Amino acid sequence: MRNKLKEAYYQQEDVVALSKDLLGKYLVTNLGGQGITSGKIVETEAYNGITDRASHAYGQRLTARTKVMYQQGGVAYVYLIYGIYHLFNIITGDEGVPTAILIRAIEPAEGMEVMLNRRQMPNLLPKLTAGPGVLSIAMGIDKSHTGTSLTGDEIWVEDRGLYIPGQDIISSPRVGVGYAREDALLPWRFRVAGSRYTSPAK
DNA sequence: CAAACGATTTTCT
DNA sequence: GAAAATCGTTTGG
Repeated sequence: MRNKLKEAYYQQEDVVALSKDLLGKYLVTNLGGQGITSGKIVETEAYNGITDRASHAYGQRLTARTKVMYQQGGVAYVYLIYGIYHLFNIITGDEGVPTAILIRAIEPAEGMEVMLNRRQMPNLLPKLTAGPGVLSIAMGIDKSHTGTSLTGDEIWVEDRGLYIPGQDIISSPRVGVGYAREDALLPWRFRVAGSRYTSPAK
């Protein structure tokens, strides 16, 4: 029995708290008739819309690309970066509040062969789903899924009763603290301690 | 209408 | 550890 997260879950206001709560949940896709693929979320990053300089919606910016971020929580936002990789985000908050959570890494759970096939890798290695760009490939997600509801039957998140205690959650600032500005000090990147599927701890 | 850039990953040195 | 790959979106003229 699937315990799919409901719309109300995504509409909480505190995107930072939500980012931490998503750790240990399972991201599931059922796309392209290739069967179910899923993985445990082990790394997330919060994007707090209008106050976050790194966010696409900083300063209430509204463009054709970012307008989906202003929808009410519970839809997918998939963005093509560097012309190569698709980044999967979860839109949160109420309508008009452009907060989002970037899923940075998962641990493969179901549909291993399908994911290996999508990534064209012969064996399971941590890098199969370690990183926002590659996990999208493994899960079969691309930018055509922007705006897809996370309460539908294509992409969703499950609660399997796994709880990650706060002491096992590592919050870190964004990369490049040395030459980044004050905005980079925001500790809004979260990962599960000890997982081999996240970026190595520093 | 044209130019620059980016929430990354891979590959080569 | 550093640099290239690559194209849609955004910004400027």
